Amino acid sequence: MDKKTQIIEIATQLFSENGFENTSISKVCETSNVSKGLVFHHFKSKDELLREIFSSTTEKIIKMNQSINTENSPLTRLLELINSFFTQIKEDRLFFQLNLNVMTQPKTRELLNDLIKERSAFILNSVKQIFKQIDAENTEANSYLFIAELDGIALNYLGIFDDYPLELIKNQLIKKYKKKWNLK
Amino acid sequence: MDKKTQIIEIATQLFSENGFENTSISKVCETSNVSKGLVFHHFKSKDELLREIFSSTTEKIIKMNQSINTENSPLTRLLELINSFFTQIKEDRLFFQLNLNVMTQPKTRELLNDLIKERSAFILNSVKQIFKQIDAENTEANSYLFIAELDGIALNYLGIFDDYPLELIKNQLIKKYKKKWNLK
DNA sequence: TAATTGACTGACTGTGTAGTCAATGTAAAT
DNA sequence: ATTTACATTGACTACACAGTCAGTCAATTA
Repeated sequence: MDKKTQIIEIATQLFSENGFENTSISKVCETSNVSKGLVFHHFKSKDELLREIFSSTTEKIIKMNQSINTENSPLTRLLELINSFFTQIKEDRLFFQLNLNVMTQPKTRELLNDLIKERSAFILNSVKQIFKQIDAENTEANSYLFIAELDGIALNYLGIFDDYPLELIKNQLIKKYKKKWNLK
Repeated sequence: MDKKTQIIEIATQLFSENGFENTSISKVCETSNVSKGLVFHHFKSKDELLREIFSSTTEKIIKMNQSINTENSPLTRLLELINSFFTQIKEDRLFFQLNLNVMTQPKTRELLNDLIKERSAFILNSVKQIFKQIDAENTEANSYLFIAELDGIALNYLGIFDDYPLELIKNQLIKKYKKKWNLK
């Protein structure tokens, strides 16, 4: 594997596990068997390395979203979205951890401001499109509430409760939305 | 004001504004006109100072919760809870910021693990009690979902969207729960 | 073959950090 | 008046950190 990629992968892992502020570049070098000089040859600062990592996680999210077939009914798409969210959160825990971490840390939040804005606008828009097709009423507020629900679940699962009944909650959430819109 | 209290107040403010990891004790001293030695006289480490601060914010949350009159109907209490949450989040932004910050930062999350567990158990229990009285069905899952909703709103408001339509969302949330349980 | 480029190294620098400690100030108790 | 107990200071230590830089090495180009 080429060393630049290696730096990115190890840094992603360490930033996720220990937090950005608590991971020194020296630690990244040590873990990935690379000299300090090389890191600063490829990335002009530690901050810049984080930006590259965060940038590529945004692409990952966008791709995840685009994999949802637009020919299905909006309710099906919503359920697919919920499903893929729960699958992701379980399988790629660290990925979500890093995202929560940098978005709630004032310094990194500031550093990544433009990227976060871009990403959140994209997500909001995707959800709005689905909601608009299901139920034109209160599209805006319902979209925000839906996003808050998922984000809150991620936050509670990863950071707050340590025996979070994820399956139970997933089923209840699905039930809720099915009930809400199947009746109409 | 006595200097110990002063240290706590300034530290709370700076930790909230800039994050725990990004606030040095020197900065706290400088801002509160106190010597470094005094901070370590009153608190045996920077971590211990954070624990005291976090501990007292938990008490604040518990008091906030206890102020809700248990003689009212469960639906009224739920609406009161929602209302006080939205009032708090607007008026005491920094308080929520700090909480999000330390709970999503692996190092501080670890440090405060016992306190976080205690606090989250308390909150879950309070919500469960209300939900049990309104609707015995799926009490557990619905309580978790409700908490996720509020936490997600806080996260989105404070960390993700920077023009979050808080009022709109509050109204929609209230409408949703009223509709759900007034019909029965 | 000689020159150029870019990946790569690791010792080094300067700064900021948490935490210590011996000394001093202060006010109440004996 | 003397002791006791604690609040307070700021210079100090030891260390970890991000970032630099002079120089090595290997591959490509002229």
